Amino acid sequence: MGESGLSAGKPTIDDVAALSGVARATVSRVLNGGPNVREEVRQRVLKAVDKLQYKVNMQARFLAGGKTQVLGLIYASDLDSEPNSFYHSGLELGALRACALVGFQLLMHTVNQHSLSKTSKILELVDARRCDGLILTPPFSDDCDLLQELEARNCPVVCISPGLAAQKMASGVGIDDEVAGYEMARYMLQLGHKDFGFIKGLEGHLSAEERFSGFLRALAEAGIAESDVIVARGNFTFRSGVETTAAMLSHAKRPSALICANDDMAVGALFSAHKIGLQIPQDLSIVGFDDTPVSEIIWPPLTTVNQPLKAIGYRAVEMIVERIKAGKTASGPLPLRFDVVPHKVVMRESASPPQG
Amino acid sequence: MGESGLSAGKPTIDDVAALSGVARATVSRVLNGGPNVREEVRQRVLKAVDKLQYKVNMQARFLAGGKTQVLGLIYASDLDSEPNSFYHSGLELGALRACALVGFQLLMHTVNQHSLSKTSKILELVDARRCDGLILTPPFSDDCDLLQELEARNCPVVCISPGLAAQKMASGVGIDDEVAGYEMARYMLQLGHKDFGFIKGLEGHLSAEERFSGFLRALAEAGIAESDVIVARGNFTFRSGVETTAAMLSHAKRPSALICANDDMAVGALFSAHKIGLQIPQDLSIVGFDDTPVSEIIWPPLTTVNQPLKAIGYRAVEMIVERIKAGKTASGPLPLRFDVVPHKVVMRESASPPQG
DNA sequence: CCGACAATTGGTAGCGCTTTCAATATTGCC
DNA sequence: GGCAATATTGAAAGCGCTACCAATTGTCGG
Repeated sequence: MGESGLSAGKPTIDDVAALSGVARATVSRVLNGGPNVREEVRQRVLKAVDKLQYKVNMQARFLAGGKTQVLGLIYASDLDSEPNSFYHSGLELGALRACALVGFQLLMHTVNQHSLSKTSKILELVDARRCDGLILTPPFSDDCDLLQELEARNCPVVCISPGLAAQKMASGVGIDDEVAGYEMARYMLQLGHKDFGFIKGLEGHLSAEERFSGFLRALAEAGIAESDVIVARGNFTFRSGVETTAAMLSHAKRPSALICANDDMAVGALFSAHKIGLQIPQDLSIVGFDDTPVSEIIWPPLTTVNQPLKAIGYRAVEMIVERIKAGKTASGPLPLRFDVVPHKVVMRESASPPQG
Repeated sequence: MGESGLSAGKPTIDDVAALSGVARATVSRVLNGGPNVREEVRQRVLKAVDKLQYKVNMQARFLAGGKTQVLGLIYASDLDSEPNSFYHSGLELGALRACALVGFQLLMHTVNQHSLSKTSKILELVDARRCDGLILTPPFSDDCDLLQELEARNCPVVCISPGLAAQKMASGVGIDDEVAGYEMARYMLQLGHKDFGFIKGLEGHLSAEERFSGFLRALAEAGIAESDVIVARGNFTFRSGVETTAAMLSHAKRPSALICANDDMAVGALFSAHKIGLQIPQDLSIVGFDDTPVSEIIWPPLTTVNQPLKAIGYRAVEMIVERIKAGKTASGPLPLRFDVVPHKVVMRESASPPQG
């Protein structure tokens, strides 16, 4: 009953060629916008494509072409570490948006960062030709061994918020955490604070360390030594914020400003402070980093620094596609670069001048 | 300098065949765990694979085999609707975990649910042979037109929380929202509440509607008519929660219990109530749905119902892989099914007996 | 020791598309 | 009008792997 006696199943390029009376190669040309095709022929082919409802089989196209048009986005999954779902979602959304624009697909992949086979799990993706490039999020964006292996395979990579060492091995995108820490400290200093508390995050988490050193730099400029600030270490969770803050506030010398390495801990701090009857921000200013959704929902709304996650994810895709294309034209490898996207201190109500 | 004079570039199956002195087909057999290979030969091939660091090119394997071992996870992205990042992250994490186990990859894809081409955008994924099956999240899991197209293409699909109509067209996973609403209402009733307020979500959002009807059913059983409850409609956001609540509380007859269709709005309600000096839960009990991270961080911690997102995502992958395999063995299509995973009312501190 | 039958292994035709490379058709210019 | 240069089109060689089928080898029972 069909229009023509073509083979069953999905139409292939040959079906289109047959129907439009040209060679397979010609169909391929019009499909790929190649030059040198008479307009009349192009139309004929297009009509056949339309009539047959033909769709190229990417699987085949890429086998022939040696590419996949797929980008891998790698992120860590330990325990059920929900804490970062906000972070990853943001990056992913941005990446997805950019992908849609440039015609790539996004393959998600979680890897247990403590697994011994973490590196091979990731390499497998590129060795098996499942993707053309990788976007690495922390902590993988700092894994120099991994980066080296990827480099050896000539696989385009873009790191999200890589550390200094990693920045020398691959391109990256992120905010300038040191400056963010610096600015936040400046803001608090300017409010009049002199007694600081700082809750650090997990050891080895580079962004957080950077924020801390930026913070220290601002303090140093204001003549405050590191030894004058009460620092504690949490693990980025709400609970750890609650606990470290409770301990810190029972201290003889209570700070007037408490800076937390991320919002979840800041919210925990808020919770702890409320519990012992402190008024925020009158009795204690508390600020965080990240601008998670909670931070503006909590009472009082949290002063924090916003990191444009979607923009970062978006930019990462742009950068990697650029590298992939460059690799194709073989016009020499693109120089490494690190794009810093602007962060923003968002002032809400959890910080005010001391004893305000 | 290499071990043997093999071709440059990535080793192919032929290189392995050559090195181990067997035919390509035999290598393929050992690679795929095929039967009928002498142990001695198998070892020889394996050794060659190892020596060459050979990795199968999935691209090629799947072209030949007609599959991709890739699952597409579709979700909506309107505006910058962050609200659901928690929801999607949970599903994704669960799906990813299951994928790792069954050897599939997860391709993420966002589609603007209001776009005219939304259906074709999704179909393109399967038409272009980029994935073997699709996991649809709301609202796509309710799009019967889409489901029909997919059905026509014989593409395995699993819907997350589909509505009744969709359940008749494809398999699905989710909690029983109606029962969840019913249970929550029962709980509040049992606490002694008689005056209810309900903030609904966006029109047409099935899960939310179901929750509402379950709620109504419990009330009816207790002799309370729908007309006795003050209902308002929000759009699932924090902001809409604060606004609708503000309006509702200025009402002459103020409810003693306020049920919100999701946590974000409940948190907004909490915010609004606090603002006008109400004590929660003494003056007003407020509950939500979803058990988002915020709900246990807020003060007072929110009573809500937990939906095991990761388990749902995980199950969705299991189901779809099952269908894909069934399709392969062509032992007749698998019967449709809807798996309900258990939800849980989590009682925290935002609800108590009235005037408690 | 021989034919029947099962266990192995090799040969090879695709999967559906891109990409030279050669063949043919046009066009421009003296 | 004739020849080189240019625009079009077709033929065929893969991309790397799977799967079907034929060929080869080995194993038994009589």
